[in-house]
Amino acid sequence: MAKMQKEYNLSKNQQIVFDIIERSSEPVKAYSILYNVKKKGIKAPPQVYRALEKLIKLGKIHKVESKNAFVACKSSNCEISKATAFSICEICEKVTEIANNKLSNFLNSFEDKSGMKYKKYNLEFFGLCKKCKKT
Amino acid sequence: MAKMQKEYNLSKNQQIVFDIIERSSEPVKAYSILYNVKKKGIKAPPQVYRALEKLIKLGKIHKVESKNAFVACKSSNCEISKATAFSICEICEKVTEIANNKLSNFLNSFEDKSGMKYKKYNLEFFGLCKKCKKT
DNA sequence: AACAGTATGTAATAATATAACATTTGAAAG
DNA sequence: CTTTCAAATGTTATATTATTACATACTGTT
Ligand SMILES: [Zn+2]
Ligand SMILES: [Zn+2]
Ligand SMILES: [Zn+2]
Ligand SMILES: [Zn+2]
Repeated sequence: MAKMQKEYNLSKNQQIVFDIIERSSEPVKAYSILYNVKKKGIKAPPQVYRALEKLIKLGKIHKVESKNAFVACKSSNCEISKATAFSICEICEKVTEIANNKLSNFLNSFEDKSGMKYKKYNLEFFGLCKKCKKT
Repeated sequence: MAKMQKEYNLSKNQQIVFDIIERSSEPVKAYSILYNVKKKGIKAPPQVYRALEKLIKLGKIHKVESKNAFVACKSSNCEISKATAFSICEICEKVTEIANNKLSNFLNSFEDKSGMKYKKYNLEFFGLCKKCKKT
């Protein structure tokens, strides 16, 4: 019920785009989304990019900057914090959102030398996932 | 002397591209570089992108992913670690590389739940710089 | 000289993203 | 119910970022 409520305010295009991303097991690229929603009547890049922009604002998806691709948020408190962290495998390219309090607490309270604090961050970790480490 | 040595092995195009980036007070975009080196005989995107790729590998520059732009490395140990952190002002867009041992130690030793460790990361912090906070 | 590895030059094209403008929709207020 | 305003949509064109592919040249080493 809580879940349904969250999605009530998604518009038609936003919902279509979100569904694609949420169902994917890997980050989805904008033009891959576009290709996949042609049958649903979305024909042009701006329609996709506008939906993406709104979904990011709502915290329902994130952009993985190093890949120019989009993933659904799994942790559900990113909406407020705008703070994201990802684990990216350098071989199989698997991307996982990291939800780790120690990490987020550390980064949210981080102050640089000048005393500057940050309300928002994006962190991308690169390494080898379990599977790829074995081989 | 140490500094000169480091730059000995840059090729002609690599040095030209590096100079542009190093002299800039802000992140430089690939096509801005291209425009600025036309007079020096570099005419086509691949020449710039190849130089950028090599300079990144050497740790002499970094890509600021959220901006698709490039900055010269200030901290000189990134070559080994491939670990970068930036502070980005959301108003004036000023970008600064963060060199902070507490931060880098924390991230270099970070382990996620699965026990996965990472040899490489990119972190981008967003906030307001001193100047912009005042106004 | 022969070789291997790195770098360069060049043309074409792919992939990612935005600008600009007209139109429609949907909820809220009167 | 209709006026109104913000959000969302549709559409065309274009801007920006990045790579492929292939030919050539330079570098240091055997
Ligand atoms: Zn999230
Ligand atoms: Zn993997
Ligand atoms: Zn650096
Ligand atoms: Zn600023």
